[in-house]
Amino acid sequence: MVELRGEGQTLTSELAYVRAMARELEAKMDPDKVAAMELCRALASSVDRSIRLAMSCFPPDSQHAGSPRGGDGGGAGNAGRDDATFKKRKGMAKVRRQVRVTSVQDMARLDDGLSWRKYGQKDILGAKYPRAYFRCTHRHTQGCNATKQVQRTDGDPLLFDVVYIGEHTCGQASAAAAAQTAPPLAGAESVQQHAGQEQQRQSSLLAVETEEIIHQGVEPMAPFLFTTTPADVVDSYFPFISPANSDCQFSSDFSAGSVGVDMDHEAPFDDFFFNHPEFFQSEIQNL
DNA sequence: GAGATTTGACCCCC
DNA sequence: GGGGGTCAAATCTC
Repeated sequence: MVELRGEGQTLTSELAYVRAMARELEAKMDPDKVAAMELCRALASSVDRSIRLAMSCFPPDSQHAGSPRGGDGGGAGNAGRDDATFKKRKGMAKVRRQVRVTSVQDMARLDDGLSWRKYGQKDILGAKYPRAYFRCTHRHTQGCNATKQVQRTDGDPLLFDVVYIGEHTCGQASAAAAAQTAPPLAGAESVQQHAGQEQQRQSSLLAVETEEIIHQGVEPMAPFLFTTTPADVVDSYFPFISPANSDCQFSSDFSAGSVGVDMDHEAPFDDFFFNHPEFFQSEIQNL
């Protein structure tokens, strides 16, 4: 049963991704090609229905079927360690987001306005990219046990898995709730609307296009869709990786038409993202 | 000097 | 025994 539930969540995640891509494709489509646009819309709504079906078949009643600690937990016999640490893994609410990052300000969305402290990074078997582990900065001062894991997906270098485990019990709790229920966008319409406001977005660095499905206690995914960022903006945010002085190159040839990261220079990009969460924190605060 | 990050090591579960 | 999650000392940054 656990396996089925896990498959359901994977299926839901995949479908959500497909839906996001369909909407993005629609947004990029030539408006004159009515038939193609209709097809994209039909595809998106069909996937929508599929997601609902998947979720009804695999109700999200389990906290975290995908948890590697899905067994009977641990803790007993964990001499010299915090027993609670292992026991808590078992029943913690787990929320997964998948975040597509295609521009600098997009990466700000990877953060959630909360204070996280990185406490570890591991290479995951079979994964191209390491997984970074963060916990609430107030873990010790306020006993907040919220943690999150961030890992770049194998298939799409611009897509990040962000898994939240546990809830904030610190003063950030309300902020966390707000962040995790960030206003979802409707999809293609909103994509197009935002596309038309490109200039305004470039000046404000605020606008992002998001679509999000958040379920407490399950692992839905929520692709964030973004658009391009001008080179000068990239420069201002990443002077050390932008083409101007650099060893990291941004390009605009990503399939979604967004700013991508040259695969040859992903390491600095990764390093920055994983090693400077505080950067995104400040970006969020500036919004 | 305080706080954050890095990274090797440890521990539990499968 | 291996993989994943966490700890904690060393190191870094401001």
